[in-house]
Amino acid sequence: MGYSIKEVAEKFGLSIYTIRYYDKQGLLPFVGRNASGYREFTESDLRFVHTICCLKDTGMKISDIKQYIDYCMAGPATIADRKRLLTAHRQQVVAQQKKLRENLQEIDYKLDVYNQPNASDIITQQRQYVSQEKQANHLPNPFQKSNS
Amino acid sequence: MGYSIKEVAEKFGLSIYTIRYYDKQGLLPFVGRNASGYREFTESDLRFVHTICCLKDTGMKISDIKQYIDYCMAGPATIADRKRLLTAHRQQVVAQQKKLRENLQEIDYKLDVYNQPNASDIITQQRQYVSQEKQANHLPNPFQKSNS
DNA sequence: TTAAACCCTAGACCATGGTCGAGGGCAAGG
DNA sequence: CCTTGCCCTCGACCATGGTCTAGGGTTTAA
Repeated sequence: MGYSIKEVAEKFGLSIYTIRYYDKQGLLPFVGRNASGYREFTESDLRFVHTICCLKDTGMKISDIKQYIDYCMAGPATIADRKRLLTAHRQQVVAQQKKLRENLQEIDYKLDVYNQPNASDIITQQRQYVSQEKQANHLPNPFQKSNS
Repeated sequence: MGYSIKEVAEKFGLSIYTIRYYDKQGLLPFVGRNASGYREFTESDLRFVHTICCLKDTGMKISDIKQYIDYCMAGPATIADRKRLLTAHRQQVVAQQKKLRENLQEIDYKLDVYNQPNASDIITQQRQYVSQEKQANHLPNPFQKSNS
């Protein structure tokens, strides 16, 4: 008969603290309590929690998740609002993906350099270039820092 | 001759505060100062800042970025260390991408439902199912909350 | 009937990543 | 000279998202 907070925590890789925190923030208005005052999650509740994790993991703020949940609790009249909210968030996620792709390329580029057989030479050359640039601007050479 | 903190902030979409904060955290040991004690960024420094942003935007912790920068400052002897660090981070990024893809699918699924012509009916049915499940578990119905 | 293993709340505490204000110096134009 | 707009440091402050403790109740099995 329903899931305990501990079971839900394990299922979703959250801490019990986090679940209680989410509840305190109003993310779990749907969760009922049993006769002892313990939270009891139904299967439907798990689906809700899943959605919450999905939004959280894509970087949605707690307050925005709460907004979404509130819309859900309010019934079908809020479908347009949910659509707006999720569509906006979707765009955030897509933008995030794009940025991640770009940044991954940069990282891969760096790794390529490090994986060159003559990586050490390349790096040494770069350092020489930087040093020269610093010197040309009358700035201290940041390498081989002296403790003075 | 060189870029001021303000110019760098604008170029990278950071606040001046953030740049000073990064410096304080040891992320910018390469940045020199001019005769007045002002930070002066060279082109090479900008490339470094770019890398820092790239790592930050992919979720690397400040302390890990500092580790990477420290390796870079230490010279070619640390290439293996940098490779280890970036490779580990690369895996994080790829994992992040995977999770993002999966979560985006969930979001799209929800949006699909909301975009159905009979979305309202679907939602209403789901609510009825949830209500029934709550009732079966002797839990309060979370919908239409009364203020008592 | 007691110990172990759960559950609860309230509120303190914490880590991260900034953000800002106070107090003060530098540089350029009017 | 003096105002304006930069720059500096130091340290306080803040928002977010937890994490944990204290104090206390419940359930179950020995």
